[in-house]
Amino acid sequence: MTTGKAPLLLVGDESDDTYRLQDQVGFVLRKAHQRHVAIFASRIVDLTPPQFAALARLYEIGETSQNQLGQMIAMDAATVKGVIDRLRARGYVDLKKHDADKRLLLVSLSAAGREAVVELIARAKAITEETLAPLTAKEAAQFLRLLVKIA
Amino acid sequence: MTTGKAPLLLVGDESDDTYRLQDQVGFVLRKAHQRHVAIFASRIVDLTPPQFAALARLYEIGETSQNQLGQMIAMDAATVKGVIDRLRARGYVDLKKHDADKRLLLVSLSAAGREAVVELIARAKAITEETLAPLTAKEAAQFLRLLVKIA
DNA sequence: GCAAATTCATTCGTATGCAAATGATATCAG
DNA sequence: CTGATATCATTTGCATACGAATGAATTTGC
Repeated sequence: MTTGKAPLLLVGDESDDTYRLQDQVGFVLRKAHQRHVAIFASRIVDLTPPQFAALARLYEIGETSQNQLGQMIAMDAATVKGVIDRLRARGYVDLKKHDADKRLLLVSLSAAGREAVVELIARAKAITEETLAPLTAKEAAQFLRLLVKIA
Repeated sequence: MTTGKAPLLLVGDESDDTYRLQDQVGFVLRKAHQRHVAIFASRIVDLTPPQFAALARLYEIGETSQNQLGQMIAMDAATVKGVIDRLRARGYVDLKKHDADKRLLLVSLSAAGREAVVELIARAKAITEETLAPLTAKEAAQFLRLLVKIA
């Protein structure tokens, strides 16, 4: 018995007056996320996960507006702006105004951006693997299924 | 069939050249964390999850040094300092220097802090429940078990 | 066709989160 | 006892992340 924890708490058990931070989803979710980011940083040094997410999504779908890209990668308008600004400063994305709708700022991968993505995707797969390494293949599939439900 | 997705990818399948951002653990982990934070914010308006984590941990263990508290709630020294500063500004924690070891900054709950924690724990339980609401009780237990392994 | 509502991008303020550097203190090796 | 190491707290710089406010442009309702 490596995990000699206290009796399992049923999810709906409100009457229990115990509350252990380490057992709460939110706390563990935050730690898991931190671990993943650390793994990411060790394998992709020059980009952050949100920056890579933007590149990967642009690679999948081509050109979009800044806001729409944000929705697709779960970033609000303020956040996506900063991410795109930094990617632009590195020459990974091109920006231009939409002809018809002058509110829209269209974002697309530059040649350098496309090149970078192709090279990075291999590493991204390794990052996914290392993050899931504590689980068996079966557990990983199960985990991902439930995680998607939670997200 | 509501989820008519592409064929499942085995975890170790490196040869496949598909890469869908939405299927990667890191991306979904980030979204799940975001959803949790949003639920937290809707139920506890005046504190952030890290701030509550600090209070809850202090409630469990009593007085500790700032750095040690940080380790217990997975925050580095720089981060925990900001969190404790803000809790102190609200009068939720007391700080004092250690007598013997003058490097240590001891942190403990104030009376107001203890009072707040007791009241907040009930809401924190509701937050955990709402976060796990998309899962059945069985799934939630399974999910938590795997999440702990990942974290 | 025009006022009202909506959408898009931007900016500001606040709060994590981490790396790296720094100064003060404590411990360790010889 | 003392020089080398280690630990603790702090500070700075950078990158998410979100709420709220703003101005420009578009769409809707009537």
